[in-house]
Formats: sequence, structure tokens, C-alpha cells
Amino acid sequence: MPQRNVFTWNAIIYAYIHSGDISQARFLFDSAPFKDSVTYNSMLSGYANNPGFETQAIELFCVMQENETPFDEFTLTTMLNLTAKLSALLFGLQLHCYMLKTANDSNPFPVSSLIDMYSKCGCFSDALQVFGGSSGVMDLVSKNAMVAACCREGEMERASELFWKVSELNDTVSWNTIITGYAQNGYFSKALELFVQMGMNGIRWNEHTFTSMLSACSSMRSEKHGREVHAWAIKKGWSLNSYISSSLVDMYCKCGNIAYAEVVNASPGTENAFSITSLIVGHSSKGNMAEARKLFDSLSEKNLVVWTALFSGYVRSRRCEAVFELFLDFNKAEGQSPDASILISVLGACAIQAALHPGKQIHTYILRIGIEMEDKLSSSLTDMYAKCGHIKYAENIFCQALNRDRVMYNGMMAGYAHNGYENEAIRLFEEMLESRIKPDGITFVALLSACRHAGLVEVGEKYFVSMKEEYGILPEIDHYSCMVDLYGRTNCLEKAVELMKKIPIELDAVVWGTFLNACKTNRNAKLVREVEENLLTIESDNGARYVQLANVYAAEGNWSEMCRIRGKMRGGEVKKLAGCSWLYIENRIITFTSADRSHSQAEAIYSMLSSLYAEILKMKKSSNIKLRQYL
DNA sequence: CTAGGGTTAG
Repeated sequence: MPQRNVFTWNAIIYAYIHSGDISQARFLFDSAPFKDSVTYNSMLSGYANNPGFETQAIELFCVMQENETPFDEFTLTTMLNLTAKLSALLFGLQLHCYMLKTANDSNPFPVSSLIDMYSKCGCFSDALQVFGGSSGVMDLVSKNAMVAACCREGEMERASELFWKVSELNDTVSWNTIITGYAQNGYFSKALELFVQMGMNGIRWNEHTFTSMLSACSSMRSEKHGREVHAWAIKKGWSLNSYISSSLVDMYCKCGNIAYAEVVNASPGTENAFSITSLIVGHSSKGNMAEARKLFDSLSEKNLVVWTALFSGYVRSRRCEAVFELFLDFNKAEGQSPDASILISVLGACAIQAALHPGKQIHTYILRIGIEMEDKLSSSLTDMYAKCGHIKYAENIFCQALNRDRVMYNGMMAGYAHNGYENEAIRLFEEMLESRIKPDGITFVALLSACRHAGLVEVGEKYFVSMKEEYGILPEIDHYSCMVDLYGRTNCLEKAVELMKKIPIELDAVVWGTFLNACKTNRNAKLVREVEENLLTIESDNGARYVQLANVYAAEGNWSEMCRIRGKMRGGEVKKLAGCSWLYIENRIITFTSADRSHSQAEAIYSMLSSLYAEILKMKKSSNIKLRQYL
């Protein structure tokens, strides 16, 4: 070009930025003999909107300040958006000050970005204030930034009120905002209703609309609606859109139709990491970890979400060793460190295995790295410590948590109940009610567990009744098992029998096994034959059930029945592994069963045990200390 | 020639 001026230089820089060649754009930016504010703003937005160049954006902004290139509304808008993206509130506040000082606070562009910045930095009230202060003509984008802010905050009534104000302004984007807001806050049918209304009002649906609707269908597990949206997407020719196709895969997975999900994923041109991740979750939810692993291994680049998907699949299938192995692989891979979600999975595996030492290591890591103690992390630490028997540690975590939610209360209650602190569990339930946290079915499993361990028949019955009548929670089989156990342990076998007859849902092996124990402790052999039939029909492959039955007959001195059960067990080739305990000693695991003498130093161990026992007896005699504390 | 609001996976 023989004749160049600032416009042509700006044009070529713009062209390079939009073709994604940021470094060539910078080369031309540096070579340009003339620069004006457009040159700077173009380069600035090139950096700000390309991942990985954020630091350069800030550096260029500082250069502008040094060489006194004025900041105009373009500069401010770009920088506010960058600030929102980086969640850099302190920086955003300075920009806001600058806007006020230079009277740049009336242009709708930087104002809408300011609202958006405050909302995305978690300052909802400041966003509201800016919006309220920008009186005058209602600007659609600012209004919608505010609607989106309300949606983020879960304030759907406020969002709706604002959305319907000057509603003739509303366009596809603002309709999408409100629909997504409803869908993401759990109001699925409201989202559906507005989606229909949007079409009837003549507002064009686009890819964003459909993606949000698919997400709503997926949350509702409504394959019927999902298929309708799928049909529309095909008609509109949006099948290749990566948002649409990955949302379709997710929708079919969540609805349990993995076969369809695979078909969508396999159609050419739709491969993407989101779809694969959804498929991994879909396969994991069906316990199909081999398929999940195959997909995981097929990905050349794995982000944290994909790793987490596999981790949680292994935990769900209780494949704890696989979790720990995967954690080693994860830490070997370069340039990443575990986030809260991954640590939650690993803690889950520790809890299942009662692996205190690894659990403590994770806890220490969290404290050392300074990972934020969010609700879910507190819950899984509480659960891990409780399941490892360290109830005081669990209590500490629970007490330090800022916002205790239902999950955390449930975990702590179950921890108390299973570690012999029944009264604490009940106290916590009352505290939960005082804090206006609604109990759910899981809360009542923990609560009734506490009652059955403490033998509190009346209290247990009171809670069992209130569950349905006060809280509208239908008892499930676990709740019935708790009650049967409660009656069994307190010599109320007749009540247990009555309850067994009245249970309106299908009986499982757990409730039959519990009832069997009730028969045993109440020395009632007459009912056992019927229990045996049911129990061995439901769970014929569980060796523990045969042993349990054989022991009941043995307790009665009924040796012929006992031999019959033992014979059945051998005939069915059912095995029962002996229950065992284990210790971690210098990175080795030592396991032992009751009365085990297989250890090379068994003699020494048992002689130490008997002298400890003698010590305890001596202490018990000399003081009033309860023996239970030491055993 | 430069700037604003809405979409997918753990």
C-alpha cells in the first residue's frame, strides 16, 4: 500500500487480531509510525479477549497511562470486561473511580460493563447501585446485565420484575437470559413456559436458547422434551454446533439413554471434550468404569473436569484403589494441581477405606496450599474423619465451617451416631431445626440410627412419625430397618413383627437381616425359617447372610439346622471373608482378624495386649473411669 | 479501525 495513514494501520492490526494472530498484530502495532486511541484500544481488546494474553493487556494499559494516551469509553469497557473475567475487584473499583472523576459514567457501554463486573466479582449490591444510578433512558444491555446479575444471585422474582419492565425492548439475548436464569435456579417448568412464550412473541430462538433448554431437559431427566428440542435443532441445522451437540449428549446421558448419547457423539464433526466428559459421567453412573476409562484415555488433553469425572466414577463404584492410583497419575501429569472437587473424591475413597493417614495428608495439603474451605470440602473432611473414627477431628471441621448446610449436618449426625455419641446426634438435629435447615431422608437415617444405638424407643417412634407428618418425608427401607433394629434391641419383638407386616414398600436384604438379628436377640426361633427363605431369595450370594443364619440356629443349640445352612453355603460355593482390621505402619498395611496368630511376632503382641488389659483393670478398680472409654 | 448483556461437561 503506497499511501498509509493511521486508518490503514489500524485496519491491518484489526485484521490480524481477528484472525487470531496476536503476535503479528503486536509486531505491526510496534512498527506503526502513527498511533491514535483506536490503535491502542484495538490492541488492548485483542489481548483482553484472547486467553493467555491478559497480562499483556494490563501492561499495555499501563503503557497508555505512562505515555498519556487518554482512556475513552472503549478503553474503559474493554478493561472492565477483563476485570470481570479475572475477578479482579480492586482493579475494577479503580476503574469505577476513574469513570466518576472523568464523567465517563453516562455512556451505556462502560455502565453495562460496570454492572456486569460488579456482579461477576460477587458484589451484587454495587451492581444494583450502579444500575439504579444510571437513570434516564432504559438501556437494554444494562438492564439485561442487571437481570443476569439477579439470576446469578438466585433472585428470580427481582429478575422477572426487571425483565418485564419496558418489555418491548427485550430481544433474543434478554429472553435467553431469563430462561437460563429460571433453568439454572431449578424452575424448569417456568423456563419451558417462557421458551414457548418467546416463540409466540415472535422473538427468534437461537443456539443459546436451545442449549439452555437442553440443559433444563437434562436436569429434569425429561427425554421426551429433550427429543423435541433435538428435532428442532436438526431442522434448524444446528447439529454441528458444539454447544448443541454436547448438550444433547449430556441430555441423553442424564436421561439414562447412553446408546443415543453415543450416536450423537459419534456423528462426524461433533467430537468435543464436553461430550466426552458427559459420556464418562454417563458410563460411570451405570458402573461401567471400563468404558469410562477408555474414553478418558482417548482424550489427548485432559482438564480438571475430565479428571474429576473419572475420579467420582471410581468412588461411586467404590473402587478405592483405582482412586488412589489415579491420584498418583494425576500428580505425575505436569502443570496441574488438584482442586477441591478432586480432593473430595480422594477423601471419599479414604472414608470408604477408613484410611485415616492418607485422609490427614489431604487435609494438610488443603491447609498448606490454602484451598478455600467450601461447603462440600468441609462436608467430605467431616465425613472422612467420622468414618475413620476420629469424631473430634470431624467436630472441629464441622464447627469451623461458616455456612453449615444440610449435607454437613447429615454427615456430622451420622458420625456421632456411629461413634457412640447418640445424644450429640440428637442435639445436633434440634440445632439443625433451630437454624431453619430442612431435614431430608438422610437426616432421618442418621437420627433414627442414633435412637437405635441408644435404645430410645419412644424418642425414635416420635421422630419416625414426625418424619412423615411434620416434614412430609416418606420413610424408605433404611428408615424401616432402623425402626426394626430399634425394636429388636429393646426387647420389643412384637412391635418389630407388626412393623414388618406394615411396611408398604419392597423389603430388602438389609431389613430382613435386621429382623433376623431381632429374632436372635429375643430368642425367638419360630420366625427364623420364614426369614431364611426371604433372605436367601434376595441375597443368595452373600456369605455373611449364611453365617448370620447359621449363628442364629447355633445360638438355639439347633445343630442340625446350623449344619443344613453350612451345607447350603458350601453347595452354593458362597464364601464369607472374615472381617478384619488393619493398621498403617510405615507405609505398609498390616491386616488381622479376630484371634489372629499368623503374625510373626504374635507372641509379643498378645503378651503386650494382656499386660495392657491388666493395666486397664487396675485403673478401673482404682478409679471411677468407665472402662468403655479405653476399649 | 476499537467497546457492552445470554449457552455445554465434574
